[in-house]
Amino acid sequence: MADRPRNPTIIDVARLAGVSKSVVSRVVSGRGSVGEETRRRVLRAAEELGYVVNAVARAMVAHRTYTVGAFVRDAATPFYGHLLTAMQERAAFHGYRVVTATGSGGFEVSDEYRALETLAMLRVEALIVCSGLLPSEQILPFAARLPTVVAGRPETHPSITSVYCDEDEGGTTLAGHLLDLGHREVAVVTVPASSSVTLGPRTAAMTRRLRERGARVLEIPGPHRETAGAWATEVLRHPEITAVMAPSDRHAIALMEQLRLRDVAVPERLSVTGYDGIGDLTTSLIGLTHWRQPIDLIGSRAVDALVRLLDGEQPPDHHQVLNGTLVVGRTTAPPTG
Amino acid sequence: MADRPRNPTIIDVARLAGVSKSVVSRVVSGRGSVGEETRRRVLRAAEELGYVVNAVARAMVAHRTYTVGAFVRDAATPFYGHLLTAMQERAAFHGYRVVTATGSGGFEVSDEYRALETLAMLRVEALIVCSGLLPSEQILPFAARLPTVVAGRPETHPSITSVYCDEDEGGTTLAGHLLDLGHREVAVVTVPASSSVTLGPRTAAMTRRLRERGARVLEIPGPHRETAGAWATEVLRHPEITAVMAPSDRHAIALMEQLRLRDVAVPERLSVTGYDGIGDLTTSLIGLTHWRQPIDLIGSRAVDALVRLLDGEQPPDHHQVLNGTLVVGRTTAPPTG
DNA sequence: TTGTATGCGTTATCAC
DNA sequence: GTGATAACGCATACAA
Repeated sequence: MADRPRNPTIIDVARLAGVSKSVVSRVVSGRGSVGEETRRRVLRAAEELGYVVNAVARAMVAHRTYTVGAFVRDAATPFYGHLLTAMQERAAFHGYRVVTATGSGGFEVSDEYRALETLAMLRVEALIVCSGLLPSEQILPFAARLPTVVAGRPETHPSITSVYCDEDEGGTTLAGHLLDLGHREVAVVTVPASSSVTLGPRTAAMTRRLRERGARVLEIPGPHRETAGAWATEVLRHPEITAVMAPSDRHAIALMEQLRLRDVAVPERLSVTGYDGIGDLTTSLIGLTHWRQPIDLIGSRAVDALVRLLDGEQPPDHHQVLNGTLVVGRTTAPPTG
Repeated sequence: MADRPRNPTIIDVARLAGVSKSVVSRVVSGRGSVGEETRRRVLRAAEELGYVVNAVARAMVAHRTYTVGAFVRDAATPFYGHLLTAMQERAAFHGYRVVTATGSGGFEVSDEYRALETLAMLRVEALIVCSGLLPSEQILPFAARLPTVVAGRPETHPSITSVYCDEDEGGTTLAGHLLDLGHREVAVVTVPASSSVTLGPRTAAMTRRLRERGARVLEIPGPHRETAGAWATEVLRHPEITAVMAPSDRHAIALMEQLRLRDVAVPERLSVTGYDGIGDLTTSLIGLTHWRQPIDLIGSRAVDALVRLLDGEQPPDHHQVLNGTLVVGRTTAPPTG
């Protein structure tokens, strides 16, 4: 940092106002009593100097920062962006600030771990972790020192509080929807549990339920949306398949883009399902059939749980499992032919 | 905060390692020389205690936080979400952390001002402001004390550095596209300059260019996407109109959803244009014709400019105006009939 | 009501 | 190479 004029401190203000720094401290922090006349003088002096409380110094002695750290996977992902907004809002309601750290957009676990360290260094009072990538074991050391809530992903470790939408129910319900429509040959774009604790379980649930009810399932490994072209090719190599289930709305859209390039009609030739129901992709223009997660509720419940943790209460609902909704659009229909 | 075990300090580590706290400080901060054997002992003690550097205390004496503050309007908006990610990434490259504050999602200027104060209190070393709402005058007092860059919106105030995509060029080019297609009766969903310094100017540019080249323009005031139904109704009351220009992709989508409800064919009956080209709405499934802003470039350039400011250089390119791109999709076509 | 003194955890500047 | 000690800006217990 270039040498720039030092920020004014309470001492500067005190000098200008002709009082001791204690008085200034009381005025700006609002605790303790100060004479009305004195208070006015102090405020005027502060105004004149452009004084801003130094939260760093304050935190140092108060042992409090009134700040919670949110770690989100990637703000550019609608799911996390919305979650962040929901949490921010609720935290403000409780009188806490939120500082956010994100990974570098890459897929490195080590990146994410470093981001958590950053938050710990800043001495946030609590942590909200929102990432389908970071394994529980990496979170544990932080959870041991800091009240920690995991939001938006299944997390059942006994020493971590969590709020999430049941992935099992979502995958199962969506599969049921296709089965009810009459589909018996279905492709599922699957994600290994190791690469995402959200996408993995939900696609596993889809596959499981389909098979339970007697459908044949073609599993297509598809962690990355960039390979959507290959999924489309693979599905079309199996003409008996009448529906494709994607691990997320974005995956579904990527697939549908590829199907469109190949002149495959949705839902006439192939039904397609998504998952999440967050943000712009829910537009009725596309009408994607999907499972909708109650993202705002996840965010606010997570913050509420965190605040209770901060207050020293052990929330009774240690792992909150929220209900999602099946949204039936125009990308699913009974199989034809 | 409930009383929980105090975090270990260098003093605790020093005691356990049987050295003075100075040594520990040198080891964990990596400055100054320490005997190899001693270093090992210290690291082991730190490990055992789960010691984490207290950045608050460090910042206090170092007068540095290596942290820049980003204020974004609302992380749930794809434009800001992407910008945030881009900035985060570039800042990490330069060795800075980013702490993010957002407004409460509402449309209150005072909220946004408070968020900026929060960042200032945290003693961030610099500020990146990303909001089409906050007026320059509100930013000025912060810019006077802190290196400040405004990103993603036109800002020409001489004492503020900025990086943005020319709104004028975007609006003008999009209008030109419609004119070239032969449209002469066009509706523009306008936003007053007072409510957004991005949406306002771009819709003004659209209107201006259309009229310059002899088209008739119907201006429909439409700051909020929720009123899209009214826009559609208004446009359809004027059967001579063959195209509608929206202030953003999301506005365009909202409009098209309403048009779809009314069985109005796009682009056959009405051409529609968007603006931004960020995130999920760029999907080829919709094929929206729009102006694309180079969001990643805006983010990284903004951080670069900020770093130069922090290094005490006055960047020669004080206001960087970046080029966008016209993306022609399937929602615009020559007028029929 | 107001002022004084002490400590928060760290780094930096000295001696040793 | 190592260890005391003085800041940093603020809050607070206590004395005036």
